[in-house]
Amino acid sequence: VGATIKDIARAAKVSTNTVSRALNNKPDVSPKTREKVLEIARKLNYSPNYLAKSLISGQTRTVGAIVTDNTNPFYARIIKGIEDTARARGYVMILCNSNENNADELEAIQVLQEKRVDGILMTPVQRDMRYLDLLRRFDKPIVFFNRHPDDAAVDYVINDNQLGARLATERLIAIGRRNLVYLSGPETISSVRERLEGCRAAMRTAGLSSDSLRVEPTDLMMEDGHRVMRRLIDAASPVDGVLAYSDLLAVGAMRAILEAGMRIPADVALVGYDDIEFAPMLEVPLTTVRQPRYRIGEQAANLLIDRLEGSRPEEPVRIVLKPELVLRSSA
Amino acid sequence: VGATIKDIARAAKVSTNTVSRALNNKPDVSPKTREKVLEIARKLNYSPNYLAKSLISGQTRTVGAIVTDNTNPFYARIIKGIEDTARARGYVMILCNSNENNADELEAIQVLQEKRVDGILMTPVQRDMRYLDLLRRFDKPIVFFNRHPDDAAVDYVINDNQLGARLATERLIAIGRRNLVYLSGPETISSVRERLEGCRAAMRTAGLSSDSLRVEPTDLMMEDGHRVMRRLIDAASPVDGVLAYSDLLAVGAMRAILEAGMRIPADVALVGYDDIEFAPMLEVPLTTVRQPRYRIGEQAANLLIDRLEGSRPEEPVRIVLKPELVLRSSA
DNA sequence: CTGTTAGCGCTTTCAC
DNA sequence: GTGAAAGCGCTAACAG
Repeated sequence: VGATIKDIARAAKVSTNTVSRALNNKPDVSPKTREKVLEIARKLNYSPNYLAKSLISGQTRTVGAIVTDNTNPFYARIIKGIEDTARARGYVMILCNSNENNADELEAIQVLQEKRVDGILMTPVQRDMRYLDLLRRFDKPIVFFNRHPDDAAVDYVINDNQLGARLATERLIAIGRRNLVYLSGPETISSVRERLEGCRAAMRTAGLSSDSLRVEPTDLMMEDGHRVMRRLIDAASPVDGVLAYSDLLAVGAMRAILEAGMRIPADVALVGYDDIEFAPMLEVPLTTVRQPRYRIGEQAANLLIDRLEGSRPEEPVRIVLKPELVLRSSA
Repeated sequence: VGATIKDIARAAKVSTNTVSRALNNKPDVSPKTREKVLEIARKLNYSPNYLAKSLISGQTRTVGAIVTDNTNPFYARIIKGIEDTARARGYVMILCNSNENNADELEAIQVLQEKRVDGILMTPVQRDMRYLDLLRRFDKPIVFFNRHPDDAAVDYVINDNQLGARLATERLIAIGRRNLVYLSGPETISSVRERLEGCRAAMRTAGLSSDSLRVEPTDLMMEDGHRVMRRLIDAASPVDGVLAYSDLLAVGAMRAILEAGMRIPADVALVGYDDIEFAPMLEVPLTTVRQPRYRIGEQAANLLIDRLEGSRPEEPVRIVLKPELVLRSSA
């Protein structure tokens, strides 16, 4: 266990240098010596010490991924996309959760930096914007996904949130709903804002006044959706259509609606966003906007690694994937 | 960006060695110099190069986690448990999926080994047993979770599969079901076998012959559950109670049953295993055996790190957590 | 208290 | 083709 090139060199009666070159398929090694070295390496069960290599090359072939919650099926699928493609390209992924919380996010960035990852893939929390400072000090490539700082010139891959929200809203309008609620997240989050815009755009082109839309900011857990929806019902607010920022929020809302004895979609229609695996299996199969989740992870990872390997132009790359409305029972 | 102790040494007019000791809070440094070094380090935005440290210490403060599928809510929660506790203890987690597939698993072990992780946490695929060879060659601590090699003297944390399956089966029997099906996974998997035993035990104590139990081995994806259940229905097999190896399988089975126009639990009662987040939200809220998923991850990580830090006895540690039957509508 | 020397495992000049 | 020497950033002896 733990043979080094030194051991091989000794056994083969050559210099460590020659061993190194033989092992790395460099030229300037005679076939015979190469053969011998390889042979001995195998016999000694040699495995190169990548720490040493990394110390020299400055590359770890490791990427960091920061998501808000790996437990959210939406992120789980993206993570899978990242992991698959990273590994296929010879990289490994360190996974961190930010828990929708600035402090944890900052710490994660710090830790990844210390671990000398070659680059970072992340969905920023965006409750406050301090992460931008930390990131500025991080001199390696970063690719954002889902959410992105809107001023900076950065790489990111998102889905077309405006389009997605527009499709969803149009559906609600098409089935005759006029008292709409957008179950929104914190408006510091780019995707939250973008979806709101899409929603408003749809209302405008339908000739509906902005009074017909009620924006209910909340947090992003299932419970938050439940709580807010319940409050709306308790207050007897006139609501016949709900657009939730995410499927998770939608599931929470669905529970609240059903618990109150109302019917979906008869009394209130509900559309989610993301199309998580369980959307079709819910008590009321959920109409929702499908994001290509795996592909988001895949493309983000490919973009980052392309950058690392220099096969991308200088300018920031922005990939915007097309979402798609999936009709089921809830709207 | 990228200041080294050499830079600090130069600026502070001391040796690198002194800098090192000042930075690491070693004794034998005068308060004044320590002060000065720290000051300069801060000014230079110094961040230690852990690659270099690791090269010397042989420790990376990195653990590897191998799961079959991070997308499965069951594993997602375990991963979260691992990540939280690892990070709290100053470790970082590299995540790999084995995709229920021997080759990917072997590759993952290999890669983690090359990356010099300090230890590995894993759910073995257990389709074939080659992983044991690779693991034998891995001279660092390993903690298994969920599934475990049953011969070897290894650390693991699981839930009491026999007990869980017994509780589930007893429930089915208690509500009068006599034609039971165990929607099983490959029997090379330890937990699959253990649950089968629990199931059989329950039948024995109820005085039911083994003819009353039909074991349907399948694979572990939702689709597999769907397919097998459908086949049973199409063949008009007399089935009035189903115990699924996992909630995922149960969801697939539920779809098949409902699609066939049968009622749950009236026509066939269904109980799952795991209690994933969505179990209560399904079309028919799922009765299932709850595993303490987060705690499995947490305990596994703690056990591994304890080992790494030498605070565990030599003998293998086996942690068996208690499952619990959660009654909902499906059985 | 502080500096010098050596070395972790590997690669990279640069002679020979 | 091959080897000797130097160095990646850091720590661990040991002298002084």
